[in-house]
Amino acid sequence: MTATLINVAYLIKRPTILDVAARAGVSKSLVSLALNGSPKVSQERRTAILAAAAELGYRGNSLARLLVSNRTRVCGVIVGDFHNPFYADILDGIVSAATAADFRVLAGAGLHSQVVNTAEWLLEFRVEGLFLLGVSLENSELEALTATTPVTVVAAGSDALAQGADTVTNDDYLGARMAVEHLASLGHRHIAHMAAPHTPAGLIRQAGYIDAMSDLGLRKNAQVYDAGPSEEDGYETAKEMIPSIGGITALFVFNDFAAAGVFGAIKEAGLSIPDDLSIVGYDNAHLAGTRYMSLTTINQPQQSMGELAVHALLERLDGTRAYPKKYVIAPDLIVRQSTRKR
Amino acid sequence: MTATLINVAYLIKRPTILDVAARAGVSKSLVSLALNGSPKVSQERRTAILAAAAELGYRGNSLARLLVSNRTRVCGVIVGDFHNPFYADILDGIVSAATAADFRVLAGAGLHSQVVNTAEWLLEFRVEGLFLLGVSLENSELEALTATTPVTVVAAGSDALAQGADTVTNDDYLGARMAVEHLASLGHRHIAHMAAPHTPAGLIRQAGYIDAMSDLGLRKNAQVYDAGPSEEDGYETAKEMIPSIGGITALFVFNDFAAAGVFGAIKEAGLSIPDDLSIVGYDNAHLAGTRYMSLTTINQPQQSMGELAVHALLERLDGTRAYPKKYVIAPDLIVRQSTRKR
DNA sequence: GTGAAAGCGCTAACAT
DNA sequence: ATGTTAGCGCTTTCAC
Repeated sequence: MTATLINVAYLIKRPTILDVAARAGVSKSLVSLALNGSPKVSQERRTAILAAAAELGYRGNSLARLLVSNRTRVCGVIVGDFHNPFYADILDGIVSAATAADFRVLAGAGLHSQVVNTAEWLLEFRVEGLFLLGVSLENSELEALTATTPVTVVAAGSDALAQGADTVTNDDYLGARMAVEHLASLGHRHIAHMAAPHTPAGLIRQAGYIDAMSDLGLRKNAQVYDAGPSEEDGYETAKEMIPSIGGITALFVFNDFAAAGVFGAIKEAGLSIPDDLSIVGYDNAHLAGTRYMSLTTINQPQQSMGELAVHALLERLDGTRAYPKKYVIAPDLIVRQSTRKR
Repeated sequence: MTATLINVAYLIKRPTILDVAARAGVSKSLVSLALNGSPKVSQERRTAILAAAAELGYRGNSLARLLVSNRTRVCGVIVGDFHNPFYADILDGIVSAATAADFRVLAGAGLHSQVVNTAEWLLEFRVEGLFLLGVSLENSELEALTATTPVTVVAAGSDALAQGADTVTNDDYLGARMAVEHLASLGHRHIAHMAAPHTPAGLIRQAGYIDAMSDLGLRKNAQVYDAGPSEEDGYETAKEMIPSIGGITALFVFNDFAAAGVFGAIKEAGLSIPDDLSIVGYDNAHLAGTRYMSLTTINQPQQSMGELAVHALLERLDGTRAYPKKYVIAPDLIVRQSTRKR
């Protein structure tokens, strides 16, 4: 019997503000006022209204409310790859900053291929701004979005600016230089780079590597191995690299996933990190922090990036800034056990 | 100038169905019909209306639409820890199954402590059902939710059933048995267990371990180390365990994170996996699959769990089932390099 | 085929 | 302090 009741509850129309009004014996406006905590409701009525609402299990209808108020105080997020905790960290920053600004965060979860679709859908809920995390859109697609809503592209989209979106990225060039300089400071002269030349960030990090080597007078020792961003990429490329180890004493890898692949190949070859090869990664992924890998890496301050993204949105919303702006944030070096003096 | 225009666009009221009607020189009802593809609109008018809508950059207002139709075809998800890719995999399953059923998925991202709050907020958007991933609520809190909405608790909440929620979990008992049986089949007799006795799943897995050992006639060799679910837990406990290695030849660890901690401790001790100790984890976390760890583990079929969760919701929604139901799904063993014959 | 009109549940003037 | 009223943007009868 209980179960039947429960089931029926899903079908029965939910109580509305009118039902509450009737039960409390007042008008619906008063209910609205009371529910929104207006001071001009008598204590007596307020109590009665709140009681009635509770008895009825009344729950406000955002849809209706937002329809009239026309401000939602909701921002939408689309995460390109929510399997990657990296974006979760950024989302954390967004959520806390948004909450502080009295905004709610709605994440649209759609099929991977349907970013635009999901974005459009989110916009139909009248989110006041959109955050794209690690999502790269076609220029025309992005332009269509920015035409009607403030969009902030985080951790991706090097040329999003031209399409009217704000961007928040870490300084890949600087980060790469920091990695190289760290290795050089440990006495390494033969520092190679495992690159991801097919990604925008990969090209910038590679440029940082080259320039750092030049500035250190090590340009002639520079050596770039083309790989990619995945563990598989790192593993395969590292296997080819094995014979050169010894000549090469240190390696700066495009990111931590690829570095994990290098760890695997090195282990298989019976060599040791950092005894035979010092390694620096990038991104400070979760696995980099485990004691087993303990990978020295370049950390992107994701929390700050998320907060900055919210900041950018608020500027747009309150009219402080009308032009798209590029926010770049400095990364930092995290030294662990994968690098040592030579 | 362009920038100014763009900025203004955020402030100007969005075009409504009425604007489209005016521009196309028809009534708003006709616009609605045309937009929804009704067959009883003349070809001529339809074209005009669609053109007008395009020119105006018209975008429907879900809020208004849903307000009248009173069905949203949206389900809400709350992820306890979206940093854990484990839940992302489940979310994948939910998204694809929901999409197939013509449902959209909205993830409420709130502060960690505000699960109930976020849930309530999602409900104000009239989501038709709620998925809680890895979230454990107080009984009373959960009960309040299930009273008005179908709720499916995934990968958590052993006693959620009693509060009226559907549950989808993997069979922890079976998984633990599989782990032990795998080790026994490799010839191990002294198999220890590193447990997480403060978690519901931990207790079940421990029970599975004990029973499996008994059934194999190895009960006297059973040894349980109390740890916890984190890498830190695994590391600390493993350090205490080191002297016993040799006597113990195999270890079944509560989950992969803790197992990663064990890897770290073993490495520090100068020992080797699997030469000195065979290890089986649980959950098939991302790091378990890296070549560097290559951890044999018990995989929870997250994709299926997500799909099952959607299935459960649909049953509730279409009235097929009125009682809460417990769905349990069998895990599977993934053999990698961390276990070997002895 | 097409338009007029009545709400969906709520907020926000405006009255009282 | 409380009630009345007019919409918010849309769908959906119901006439024409």
